[in-house]
Amino acid sequence: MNYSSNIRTKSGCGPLLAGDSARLPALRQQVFEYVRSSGHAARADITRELNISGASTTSLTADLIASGFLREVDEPDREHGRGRPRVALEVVPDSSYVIGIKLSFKQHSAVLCDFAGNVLATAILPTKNKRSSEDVLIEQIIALCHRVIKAAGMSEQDIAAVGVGIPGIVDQASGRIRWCSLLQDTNVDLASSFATKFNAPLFLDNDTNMLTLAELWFGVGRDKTDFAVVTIENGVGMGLVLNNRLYRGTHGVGLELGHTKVQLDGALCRCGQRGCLEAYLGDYALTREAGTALDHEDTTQKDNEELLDLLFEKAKSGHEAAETIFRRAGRYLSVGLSNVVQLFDPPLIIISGDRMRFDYFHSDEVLAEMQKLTLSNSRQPCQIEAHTWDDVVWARGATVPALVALTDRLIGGLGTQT
Amino acid sequence: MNYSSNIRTKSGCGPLLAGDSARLPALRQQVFEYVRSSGHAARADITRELNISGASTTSLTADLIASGFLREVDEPDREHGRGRPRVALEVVPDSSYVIGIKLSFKQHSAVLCDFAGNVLATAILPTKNKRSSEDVLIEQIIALCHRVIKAAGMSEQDIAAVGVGIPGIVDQASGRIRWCSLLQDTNVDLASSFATKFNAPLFLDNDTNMLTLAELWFGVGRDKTDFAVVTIENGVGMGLVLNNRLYRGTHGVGLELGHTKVQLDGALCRCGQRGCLEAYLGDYALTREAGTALDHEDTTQKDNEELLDLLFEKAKSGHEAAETIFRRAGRYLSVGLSNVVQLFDPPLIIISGDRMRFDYFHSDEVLAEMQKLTLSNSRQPCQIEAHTWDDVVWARGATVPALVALTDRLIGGLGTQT
DNA sequence: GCGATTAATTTCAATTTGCGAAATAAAAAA
DNA sequence: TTTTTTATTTCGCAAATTGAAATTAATCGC
Repeated sequence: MNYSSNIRTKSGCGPLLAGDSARLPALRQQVFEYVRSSGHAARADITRELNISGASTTSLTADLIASGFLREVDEPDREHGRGRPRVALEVVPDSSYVIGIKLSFKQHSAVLCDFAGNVLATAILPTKNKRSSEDVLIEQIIALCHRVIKAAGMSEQDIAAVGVGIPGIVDQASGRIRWCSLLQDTNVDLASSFATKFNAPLFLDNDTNMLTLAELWFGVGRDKTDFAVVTIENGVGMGLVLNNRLYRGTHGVGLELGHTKVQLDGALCRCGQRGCLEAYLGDYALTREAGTALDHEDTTQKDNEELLDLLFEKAKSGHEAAETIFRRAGRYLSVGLSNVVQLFDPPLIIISGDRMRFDYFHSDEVLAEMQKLTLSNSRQPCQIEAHTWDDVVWARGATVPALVALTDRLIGGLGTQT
Repeated sequence: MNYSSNIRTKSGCGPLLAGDSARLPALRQQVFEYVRSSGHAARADITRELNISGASTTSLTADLIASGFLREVDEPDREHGRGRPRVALEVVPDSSYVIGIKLSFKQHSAVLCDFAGNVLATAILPTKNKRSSEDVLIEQIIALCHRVIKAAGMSEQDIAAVGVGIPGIVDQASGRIRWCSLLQDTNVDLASSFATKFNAPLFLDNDTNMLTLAELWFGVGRDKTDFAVVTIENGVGMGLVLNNRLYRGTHGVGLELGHTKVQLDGALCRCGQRGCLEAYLGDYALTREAGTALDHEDTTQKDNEELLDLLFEKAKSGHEAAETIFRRAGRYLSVGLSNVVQLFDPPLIIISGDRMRFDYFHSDEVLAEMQKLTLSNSRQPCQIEAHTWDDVVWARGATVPALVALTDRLIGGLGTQT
């Protein structure tokens, strides 16, 4: 290999680095992915949507059928018009299976999906509320895998890949966990450790990214090429899809909406800065005022979570001070969301995460305030949706990287989206 | 055309809309673009960088040479090692010419470039400091075109395309100017009007986008696939490059960094909202405090621009109140930049725009403060550059859409990047 | 019920694209 | 001068796609 510097007397113009998308997936794979995303699709649909010739469609689908990835659907097509009826194709669901897992403090959740993305079984593993060692976490993951495999009536050999979403930072280049709130250690190579104990590759990512993928693959994000997901759990996170792909930023540290500043020299955040959005929205932001608001109650006995629930209950039943706390948080959420709109101009923002159970976070007032804050020169309002999905949905999102990798390996060969 | 709805009994999974990049430019075009971006490149370089076979390189370059788009460089290659010397290729600069224009209040600027991106001539047209009608603006543009054509010793027929950057909002779908600070009217179809009076197509975009393209094609952005440009002129704007492509947002309203909120219920912005970044950084934000700071001077006689310069001069010579104004603005700029970093995690932010002449906006303190504000969990520092480029650079950026469209038309056929 | 019409799919013969391998070219090194 | 090295070209070949025509399977009008 000779990397003798290119001839560069003149310097030229235009971008020097190739973008990704440097190579598109083969047509064969595009056909497969189109059928999977459609559920059912006739060859005529493929021809039209992929802009290829009917001849190509015939040979590509024949190939995929022969390989066992697609099949014709028997059920005669409902009322058709004139002409030869189209025959629908669908993914053969049983050609592969994957597991998706969401790890969190209270419990780990898992789903088992077939190659068509159908959920076949789910499982939950309650956990102790504390940081653990890498070994313990691996054991938990494997126990959960076996549990969900058993629930589906299958065996370990049937699983082709596993995806895991963690509350932490994953370096996608190395696959290592740079930091995770569940782990005592940092810089953990969970995938390698897992590989020695389970017969399938492990794909890791931040849990907010997994939820974002869940929206892209299974949720309202399916018919947007760009959208943002804002999660409010312990902290405030964000996932971003641009051009159908998860955007991870340069350093893969995640899109830290929670640490954007909404107030110069504002409230103290656990990150040490002042004025972070999270310092107004996070659990600790709410509970640290709870003591003041609920001084009659015995607030000291409860843990954060219980305190939060108590605070909410009080607020709902008319306790003014308690309500103020939530309302203020909601107001700052409006500001945070409006900043996302001003900077990204997405067609849709999905607000999600456990704390959505506090309806102050998606009240009409919050949404109205947010729209007001972006109501400048001729800007269209941004669609907002609040989802109160449970952990299983996050886990389902974790199947996406597994499905994508599997598809690339089985059908394609070259890299592809997400 | 029959758009009878696809068969969709099951709904499937995965994204439903094709991302762009739906089709890659033909190899022939990729070769051309690689040579143009390299300035000089030998066939061996093309083979290696584009990952194609030598045989393909030979036939593709032969084709491009025969078509008159590339040529071999005569100058014998400097010292070579062993083996047959590589022969460099370059773009034939004279196969096409384009003009790029930046419109603004004080003056319009133009550059004339060849197909290799070299600037052949520039021209300036001073203008009256007020809004004008569409007709007047068209006349100014055409006058400027003729001026720069004359400066290059060419004629109108030589020009293949014109790009124009305006301070305003362009709807890329329709090509109409939704709003522009130079125009009395809204919803103006400048491109069509231009077409009746000049023999070349007109490409319009927001001026900040044009500057961003200038950085991507001619500046430090060339060797990044992702970066942000923040402009401080009358207002505060942002341009964003993701994956070598200009990101425009959904509604094409622009990335309104200037109207992100940095202070709940903060200073009043000319947009009517409170707490916008621009309300601390914009001209009017500075000048409205100038009256208080400089009450001895006759501040009433001056226009905004002069007042700003006076304020800056005072600040530099030690006037404390004046300095405070700039320092506070700088501090808010830090907040704005840190929010961009937290949300996008770009590898580079370029700060630019006329007001960069006030060095308080790119002082070490501003940069240090910004880094401090993003110094959370293991985040790498983001590279910041301050550019004090003049209008000609913006105009040069305006040639990019023209060059891209031209390249697609002449060399490719299918759509391509930016 | 029967041909006409319509639409989906397949067949088949190009055409195009890109590649591997061998050949050729042009220089430096021995 | 011969060998070595690297760049480029030549020459089929293999794969990917396509257009056009043929085939299939339905509905429609009568």
